[in-house]
Amino acid sequence: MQDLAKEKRLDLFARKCREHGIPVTLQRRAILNTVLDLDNHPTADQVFDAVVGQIPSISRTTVYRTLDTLARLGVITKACHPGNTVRYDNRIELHHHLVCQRCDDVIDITDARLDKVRIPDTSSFGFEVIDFRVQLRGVCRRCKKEEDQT
Amino acid sequence: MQDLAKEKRLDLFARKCREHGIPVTLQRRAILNTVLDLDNHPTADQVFDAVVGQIPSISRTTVYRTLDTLARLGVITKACHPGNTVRYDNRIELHHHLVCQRCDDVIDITDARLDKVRIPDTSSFGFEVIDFRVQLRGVCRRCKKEEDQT
DNA sequence: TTAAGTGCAAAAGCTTTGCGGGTAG
DNA sequence: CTACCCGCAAAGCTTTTGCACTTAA
Repeated sequence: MQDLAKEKRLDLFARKCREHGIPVTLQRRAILNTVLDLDNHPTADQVFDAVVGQIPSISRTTVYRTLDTLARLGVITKACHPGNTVRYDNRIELHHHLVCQRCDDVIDITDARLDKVRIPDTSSFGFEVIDFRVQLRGVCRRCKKEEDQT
Repeated sequence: MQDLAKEKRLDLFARKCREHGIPVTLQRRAILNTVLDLDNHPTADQVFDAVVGQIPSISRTTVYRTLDTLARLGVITKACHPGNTVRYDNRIELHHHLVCQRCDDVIDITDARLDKVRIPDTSSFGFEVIDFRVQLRGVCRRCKKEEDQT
C-alpha cells in the first residue's frame, strides 16, 4: 500500500482508539502497519511471521488478539475466504448470501436482480469465471437486538 | 430440502460417480443425504454429528474426505464463510474478489459496474445491509495451466 | 478380482485461555 | 495511578496422514 494511504489508515486507527478508549500500543501499530504492507489476504499466522521481523519478542497470541481488535474497530476487514473451517452448501444453483459481521452467520437469499449482475472481463488475470455470488454484509436480526439491549 | 429435489441430487451424484469411476458407497450416500437435510451451511463436524445417527460406526475422517469429494464432483459446494482460519483484508473500500475453486486463492478486483449492484430489500429477514462484495468463482491462471498439463 | 474406500490412532495445525508482569493515558 | 495490554505456556479444537482391513463394481 502507498505511504500516503498508509498514513491515513494509521490516523484512522488512532482516532478509533480514542473513540473506543483503547490504548495505542507499539504492537498494535506494528501489526496494522504490517497488514497494510501485506496485500494478499494474510492469515493471522502470516501476519505473525511478517511482524516478527520488526518486533522479535512479539507473541502469536497478541497478533491474533490485535487482528480481531482492528477488525472490530473497522480499520481492517475480515475476508470471507475458503479456509480450514470450510462450510458446505447444499445449493448448487445461483443464490446469494447475507453475512452477519457480528456472529458470522450466513443466510441464503435469492434475488432475480442480483442474478443478472454483469460479470466483468477477467481475462487480464487469466481467470476463468464459472459462477458468482453476492455477499451482502451487515448485521442480522439477533445481533441487532442484542445491540439494542446494551 | 424437499424429497423430489433430494432424489434428483442423489441421481446427479450417482451419475457423477459413474463419470469419474468412483464407487457409490453407503457412507457417501448417507453423508450426501445428511447435507441435503442440513440447511444452514454446516461444518464437517456438524455433518459428522448428524450422520452418526444413521451410521454409528462412521468415522470423522470419512466425513471430511467425503465432503471434499462431493464438492469436487460438484454435487455440493464449499461456501465462503468466515470461520476459524480467518483471512484479513487491508482494503476497507468497496471491491470484489476472484476466488479460485481449485487452490482457494483470492484476487482483488475493482469494477465500477459491480459497485452499482442494486441491493435487494432484506428487511423481511430483519437484516441490515452495510456493504457488499461480489465473489466471482472460477479457475485462476496457475490452476488452469496445471490442468492443461495433465 | 482389484482398485478404491473406510476406520483407527496418532500427528499436525490453528486458535483460545488464564495468569503474572508491564505499559499507555 | 489504574485499567488495560502483553507474553508465555498450556489446553482445546479442527483437520490431515499412514496403514491394515473391507467393499463396490
